[in-house]
Amino acid sequence: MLEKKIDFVKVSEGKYDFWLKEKFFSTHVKNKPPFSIVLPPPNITGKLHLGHALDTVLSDIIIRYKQANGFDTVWIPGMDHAGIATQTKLIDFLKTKGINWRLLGRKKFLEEAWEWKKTYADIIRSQWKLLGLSLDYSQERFTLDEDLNRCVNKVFVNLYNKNLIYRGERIINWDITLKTALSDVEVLYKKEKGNLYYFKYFLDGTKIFLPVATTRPETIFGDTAIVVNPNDKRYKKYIGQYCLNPINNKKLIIIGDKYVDINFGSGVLKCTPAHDKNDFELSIKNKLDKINIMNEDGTMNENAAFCEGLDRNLCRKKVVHFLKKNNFLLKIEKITHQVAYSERSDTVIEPRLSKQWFVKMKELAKKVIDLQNSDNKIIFFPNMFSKKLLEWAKNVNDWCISRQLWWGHQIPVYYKRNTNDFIVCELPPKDLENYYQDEDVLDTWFSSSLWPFTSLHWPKNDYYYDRYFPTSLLVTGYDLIFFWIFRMIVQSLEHTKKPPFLGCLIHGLIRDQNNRKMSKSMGNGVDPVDVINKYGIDSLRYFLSANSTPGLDISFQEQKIIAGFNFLNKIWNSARYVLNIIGSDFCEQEIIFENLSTIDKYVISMLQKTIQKMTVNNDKYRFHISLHALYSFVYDDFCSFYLETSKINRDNETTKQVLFFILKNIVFLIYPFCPFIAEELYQNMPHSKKSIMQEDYPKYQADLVLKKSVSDVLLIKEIIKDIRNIKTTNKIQPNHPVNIDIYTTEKLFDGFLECLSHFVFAKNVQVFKDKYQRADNDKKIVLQYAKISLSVDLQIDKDNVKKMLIKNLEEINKSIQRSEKLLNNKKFLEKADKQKVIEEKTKYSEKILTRTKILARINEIK
RNA sequence: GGGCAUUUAGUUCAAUGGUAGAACGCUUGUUUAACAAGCAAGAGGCCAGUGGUUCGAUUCCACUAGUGCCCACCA
Repeated sequence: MLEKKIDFVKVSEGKYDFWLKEKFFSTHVKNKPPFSIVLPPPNITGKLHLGHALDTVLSDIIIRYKQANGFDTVWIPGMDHAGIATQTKLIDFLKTKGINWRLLGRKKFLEEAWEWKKTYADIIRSQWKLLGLSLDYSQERFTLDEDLNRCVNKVFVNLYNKNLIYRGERIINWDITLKTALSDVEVLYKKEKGNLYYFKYFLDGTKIFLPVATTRPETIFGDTAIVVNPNDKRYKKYIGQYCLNPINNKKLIIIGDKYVDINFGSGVLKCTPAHDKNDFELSIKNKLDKINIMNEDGTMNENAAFCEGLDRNLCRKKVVHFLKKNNFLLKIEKITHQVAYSERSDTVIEPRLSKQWFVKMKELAKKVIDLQNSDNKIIFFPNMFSKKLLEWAKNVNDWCISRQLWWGHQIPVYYKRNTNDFIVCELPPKDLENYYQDEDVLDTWFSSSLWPFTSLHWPKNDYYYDRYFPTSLLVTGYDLIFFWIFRMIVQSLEHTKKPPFLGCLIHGLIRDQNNRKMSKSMGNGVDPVDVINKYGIDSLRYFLSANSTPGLDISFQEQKIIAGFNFLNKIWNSARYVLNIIGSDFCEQEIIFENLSTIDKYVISMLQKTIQKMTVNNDKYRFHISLHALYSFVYDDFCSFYLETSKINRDNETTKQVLFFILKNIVFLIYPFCPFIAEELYQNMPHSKKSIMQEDYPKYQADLVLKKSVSDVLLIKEIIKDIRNIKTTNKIQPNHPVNIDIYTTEKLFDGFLECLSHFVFAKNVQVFKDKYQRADNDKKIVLQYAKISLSVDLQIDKDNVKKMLIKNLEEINKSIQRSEKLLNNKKFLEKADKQKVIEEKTKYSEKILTRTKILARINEIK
């Protein structure tokens, strides 16, 4: 016997271990079509948050749904070493223990990192379990595993040999805290108020000066030229002459370049090639010197003269102070500008000239564009993200992949000692004593970008790779399109000649109830574990699937979780009732549709429509629609109506069969979304398989749908509602018995009268074949429908009856007006769908009939 | 500057080329033999604005306005 209320702790207990023990997640059947997903590997930096819960739960629903639909599914789990993120966290962690990571040394540090990985991997696995994910653990991978390292090296060598990887001295984004280069996507821009300083740069040997504007005065030591627009009337005459750098009197050539915006600032640009990307480009074009003035940690180096050793911010102050004192400062303008910050350390990025490894992206991106413009394109759900991807691919820059970190894939490049020679190879050279390996590691996204094929055993062309690659679907958030999705497609096309996945389901972010992004710094994050402890995993899963629209953000609201729990509790209790009614000796029999009563047919019809709607939308990953259909079926058709009518004759064997049939289908339909409750109910009801995981998903059966039964039953639902309404508005007890006379020439469906008496406590129901005659008492209510009239003996005040009738009349008049407008429109009759026209005409005549009856009734009442 | 999305009930969100739905909240009633985290009834929306396509537009298209996001970035 089931509990009155779901005890989700009890329900969830042991299920996951049972599924694991039965190997349901890791058994693969060759004779079924394959369906594969690789899990976006979570970072080993902490616990999983709601965002992870969202995309893993969506994936799990899909995997379970596909498996129940006859696919051989596989879902590959794994985790990401998350180079920079993990290293940052580990450094902080070591610091709390009083350990300086640099002093610890690379080897010891990496040992600590692997320990860290072990700890967090266990936490993550326990959360996967909590979420109920049907992952094939036999295939679990870690992005820094040895075999994956070999893949990374192979890819690196491939790209290098194709001349798609190069080493070069470029301006990169330098993180002074972590002392590493970053790629462009790891930089965040924040709008900030700042100063725009105007300095005087005097022309050599004159008292004429050019006003030069800068937001970063400290870079003045690195100036190697002054640039003006060659079309700028104010300054073009000075091109070719020299200015003096006010800080050190160094001669700076004045050059002309159209890059300079005449209207911005003063129209004069100081060129600092080693500390600005655009200035660097200018310096290449114009063969200018590049002076590096800063150390790796953001302090000034020997080129900064009297500022040597100062932090960049202090240097800025000192430079401004110096120039002001010596009368070189023209003015300071307050401006709002975008300042680049490191995504990881949240310190201001320093553009810095540095020798790094890069991937040439233009050529690779072209293949992505070609793919998405072909018939074999990856299908995005929703489709608009395909456009976003293309936009990105068209504007992509070279990808800086080297990081000055320890935790990651060390770059497979070996330099010959005491020379400039190096070799690029998958395995270390044999005479290693003559070589040393590049100290740097690769951007963590480099190995992530290989994930779909390396996790499926590439480059081994084995069974797994052959069968499951390309993967069927990728499920992830839109925030990862550029970091990850794009790069995966690039790498996959290059190395496997195939796309990494055939479809891509994109979801949004989970926001808090005030629609703010959830973030640690704001402290508004919600821990999925808390939600699970409070409402159970299935309530969370229901929330995540029923409230998310592909591609759009979700606002997290506890009341929605509660609503989900209530829905599941509803199913639970209906099951409790059904199981109680059918009894322990119940034996399932095949239902013969033709022999059923109208109401039985109705509920089965509605079930079929629900199955149809759910199947269509599940296939498009539109779970919110699919679950909405199930929700209204469960509440409106099953619980409120059928289950109630079934109480009329509980002992009827056919009713029991239908009740069970419906319940069973509801449990199967909800299973992919809420597997724990579904399994619990399955185990508690008559069943033939070991687990619900072995059952098939319900299939739509057109032969179980009857059109007429629907409209008949809808009528009685309407009648019930009206009578209840009258009772409520007239303050009559709901269970107050009423006498009802029915006037109709139509044949009432079987069960009609029983329904009426059950739902509205009708007594002495009499049916008259003749047309309705004036009731002998004006206080009786008469309800008018097109083919049926009801005289309901409720002894209500005459005025109230009249009021009610007038309200009805107004409603029907409105509706008639609409129909007349439509039917008087010749063009509508000509051009509209013929079925639609017939429908409209039928409705119209029914409405007219009803109106006539209501009018007559109003006239009767004096 | 370029691009994308979004605007629907008090709130959070759906759906839809043919009289707009849910949840929560609100009002009223109800302990009617599964469920009071229940049941029943009800109030509440000219679907942002203006045009266009259409027999018909909340839905498709264009423009405008508000909101949000992404990319680029000016020294």
